[in-house]
Amino acid sequence: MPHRLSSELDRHRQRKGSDLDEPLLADFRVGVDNVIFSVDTDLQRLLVLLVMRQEEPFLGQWCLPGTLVRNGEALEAAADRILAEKIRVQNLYLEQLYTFGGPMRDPREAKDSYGVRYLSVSYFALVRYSEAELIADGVSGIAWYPMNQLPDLAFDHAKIIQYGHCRLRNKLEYSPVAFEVLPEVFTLSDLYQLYTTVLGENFSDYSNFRSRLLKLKFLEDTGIKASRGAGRPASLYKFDAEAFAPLKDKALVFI
Amino acid sequence: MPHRLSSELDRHRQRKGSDLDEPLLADFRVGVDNVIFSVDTDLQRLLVLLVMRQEEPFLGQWCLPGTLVRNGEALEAAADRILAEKIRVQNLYLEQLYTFGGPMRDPREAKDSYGVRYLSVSYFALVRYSEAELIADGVSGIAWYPMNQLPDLAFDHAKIIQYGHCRLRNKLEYSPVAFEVLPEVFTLSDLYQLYTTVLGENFSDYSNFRSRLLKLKFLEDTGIKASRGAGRPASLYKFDAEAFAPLKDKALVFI
DNA sequence: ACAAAAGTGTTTTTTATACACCCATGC
DNA sequence: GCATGGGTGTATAAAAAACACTTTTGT
Repeated sequence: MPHRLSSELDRHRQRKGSDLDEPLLADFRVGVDNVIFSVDTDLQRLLVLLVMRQEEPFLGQWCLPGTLVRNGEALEAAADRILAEKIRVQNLYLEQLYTFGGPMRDPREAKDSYGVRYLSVSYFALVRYSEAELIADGVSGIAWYPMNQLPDLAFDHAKIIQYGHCRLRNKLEYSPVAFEVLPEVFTLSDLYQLYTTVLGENFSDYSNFRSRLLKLKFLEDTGIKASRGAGRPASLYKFDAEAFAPLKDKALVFI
Repeated sequence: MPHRLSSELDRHRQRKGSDLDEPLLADFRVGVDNVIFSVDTDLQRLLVLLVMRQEEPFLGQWCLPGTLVRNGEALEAAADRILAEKIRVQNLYLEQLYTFGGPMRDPREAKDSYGVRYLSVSYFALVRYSEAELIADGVSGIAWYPMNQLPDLAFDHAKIIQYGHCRLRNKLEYSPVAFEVLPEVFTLSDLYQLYTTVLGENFSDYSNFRSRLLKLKFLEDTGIKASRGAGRPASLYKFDAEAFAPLKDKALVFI
């Protein structure tokens, strides 16, 4: 936030490019990068959405879908915009992740060195895999990558993804994000598989997971049964947001 | 992060100030604002450091200590710099909080409207009250304000403080930040008082708090006793960082 | 009939909560 | 000696973890 005299700001503008020893204020381009996660429960894979860079620097390398922020556009609006450009979804969860803004994180800073800095406000998103439709514009590459098979990434995007992965794991444990990714109705095994896919096999036993969740009373049994191949058909449940509301601020554990 | 063609960037620069319907990239001033907390255990008060604004806008109003980011300066370095300008401390805890970047959060955006946006990357800090020495430069006001008696604040700084307060409460519960604020050696009541001051009276019973903490085995009893007025003298403990290290990633609860 | 998946229950261990009580010091 | 704050222990309740077992389907 600004606390400098506006006269100093003016001096800064005049002197731009000069090499005085007095430190100058940096000029920023602010970008937004989305770490968009999805879970393929069938293949038990945690996926991240990547796009292929169409220009320099890092032309031809994979990176996170991002954009520069426009005039009059809120940060989250920019995150929404780039997301909507790449993917069609009905439901999504989106929140700010972290701001990466060290100098030299973008090679353009060095090259044309107008003193322009590139700052990235990263966002974390979770979308429903089954209903997520990728928008391929014919030219640019776009694909889901499994978290354990990420390619080389442009900029510091590998770091951003790691950060997002941490957040996802934590979110799962103490907040109901899972229900943003699951279909309207789902079986408890669906839910369990989602958790194991993200947190790993050994986070909890199925039957304990099950009883813990049901004791919280915000999963409503629709009574409808879903038969998937062999085995006993499972009850379809739905998340009851109203029943969850009073628990919102409590430190509850889903694991 | 930048994904636009550099040619578009050039067009943007030429057209700056024109009113075409095509959306233009925003030019950003990036500031850093610190929410610096401290705990006065004697008076049982949670404090925030505020400074008086010396210029327009909001001249004469209290706000968070902040600064604009300089050329070649990392965000956290800017946060460190402004902190060091206002306060002398040996120990501190500093981490990024959130980035506030909606349009019109700074009145200067509207007034001189070069399309310049003011973005604030906020940082969260915790300092030891007893050893924190405020730097008064004679002109500018600077003061600790109790969280429950905050004055009117410039910009959206009240919101930023609320956000920081949430973070502080959460941090206390699952991470050892408390030991950053306490002196090298401290009594368990000191620690307990710190927790009650931040979290409120009814978070836990003293004796349970005590045994829970001691069971974690990272508080070392120095054997030295501290007598403070009446009552039995208390043992002085010190935080053992090595003993804590293996617990670092575990989801442990301090409350 | 039997394998596969869903769902229930039981036992053991650990942790949380609410207290009651003893200890060491200053006045 | 007694108020004051420090420190220990115990009894009860609740939660986590491990695992055995029953139920309902497809083949």
